[in-house]
Amino acid sequence: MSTRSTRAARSSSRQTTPHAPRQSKGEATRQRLLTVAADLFHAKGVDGTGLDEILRQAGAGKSQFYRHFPSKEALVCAVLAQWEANLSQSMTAPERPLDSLDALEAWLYEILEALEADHCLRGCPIGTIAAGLDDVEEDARGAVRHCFGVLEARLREALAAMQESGELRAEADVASLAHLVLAAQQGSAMLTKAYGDSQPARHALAHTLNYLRSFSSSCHPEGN
Amino acid sequence: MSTRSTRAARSSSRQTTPHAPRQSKGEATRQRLLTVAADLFHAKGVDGTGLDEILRQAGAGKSQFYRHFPSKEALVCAVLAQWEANLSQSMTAPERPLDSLDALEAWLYEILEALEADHCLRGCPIGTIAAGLDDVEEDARGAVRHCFGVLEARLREALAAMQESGELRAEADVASLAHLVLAAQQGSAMLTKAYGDSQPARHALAHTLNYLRSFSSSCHPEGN
DNA sequence: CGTATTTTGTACCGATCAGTACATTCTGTA
DNA sequence: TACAGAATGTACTGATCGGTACAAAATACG
Repeated sequence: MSTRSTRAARSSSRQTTPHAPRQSKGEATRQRLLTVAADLFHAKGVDGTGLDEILRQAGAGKSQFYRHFPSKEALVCAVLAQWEANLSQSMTAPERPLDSLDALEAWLYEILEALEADHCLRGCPIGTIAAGLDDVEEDARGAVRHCFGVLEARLREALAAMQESGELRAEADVASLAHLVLAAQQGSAMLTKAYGDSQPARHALAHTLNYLRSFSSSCHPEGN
Repeated sequence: MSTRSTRAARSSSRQTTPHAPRQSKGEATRQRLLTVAADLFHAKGVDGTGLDEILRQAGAGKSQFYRHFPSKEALVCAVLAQWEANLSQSMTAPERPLDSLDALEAWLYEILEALEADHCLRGCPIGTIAAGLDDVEEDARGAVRHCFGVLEARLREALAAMQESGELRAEADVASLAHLVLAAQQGSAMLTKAYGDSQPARHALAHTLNYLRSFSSSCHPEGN
């Protein structure tokens, strides 16, 4: 983000909750800002998106923005928190439990289809923000780390559930497998954007799932 | 990059070779600009890096820059071309052939160690540029696609060589395996930067290599 | 009603953005 | 030495950057 701030960005607490009380109207404005910003950060990156454009699309003024967020970096953190909440929720939805390799496969391909819906012009919304981090954005960096941490924990829980149910062998190291799945997902999103084509990602994900299935209880035994 | 250009950026040919003749001194300046820009783009992203900072670190003036590059986007393309040349060369070096799974493993871990040398604060230099692309940067997008295409081709050739030598089974689909390796590498780099720690990447890469080895001729037979 | 607090509109700040203009200095060659 | 072309220094443009100041309007609540 290249940090041209005067004062606010020097503070070091990741704050999602704002500094001012609010009523329903203000809360709606805050949500509009968040939604517009999430979309623009996804499409053009944090540094490629000016506050003015966010404000224009959200139909808000500068003063409204700074009432709800102390700085642009705080907005980035809030956007990350929103993505994290959405994703985490979709991974723990009781009506669609992530408790089998088939379910994990479906979840990964759903994400890929979302990228295709954007004509393969965008990558992972979280990954895009992560890639744009520079050395001095401490708050945003923490938010990104937390975001990936939560996502990874959900994956680990899902794999552990498969172990519990007997689908995966007990010797499988679910913690490191979660890292593999996360890396495969991020790499797939990156390739999809870079190539403007989801086929490479499909290949990579197919192999990843093929590998995971080699840890099935019903499969030939072999260490991780 | 948010494209605030007046004229030059509307052209549509990816040009690495410049528009002006040059002597050795000018060529040296061009190289300095390229090297500094590559480093800054890697550290702070394209949009996070101003021309003025590149010029300052390279000890050059505006006029020197625009003598060698028609626009900032052209500089991005030239930086990508340089990364591609470096990488492609390192993958085809005759004294260190990428012709076995052990060699591929060493190559992947070398890249990871380079990230560790940056204190896990940066990602893949190419991936960082790719992630920052926005919808309108056609030239840079083409350069990124070409870059990944070359990298992928080298990986495919390496895997094919392993097939030829008998290390990999003939039924293995080297094209899709190359996609897997590329995705794993990019995802690993992303996780390393996001976590500020290379351990998750090590896990992901270890699993990927473990999977590749399951295609060894000496290994239990199984389709891809 | 009246008053306090939110919410909003607008004008502004200095800094930086990519890119241009133009004059000066250097360098290779004749 | 003279001259052409290359290399460089510097000052500038208008737009946009993130952030601030402050007053007007809307809303809640007694």
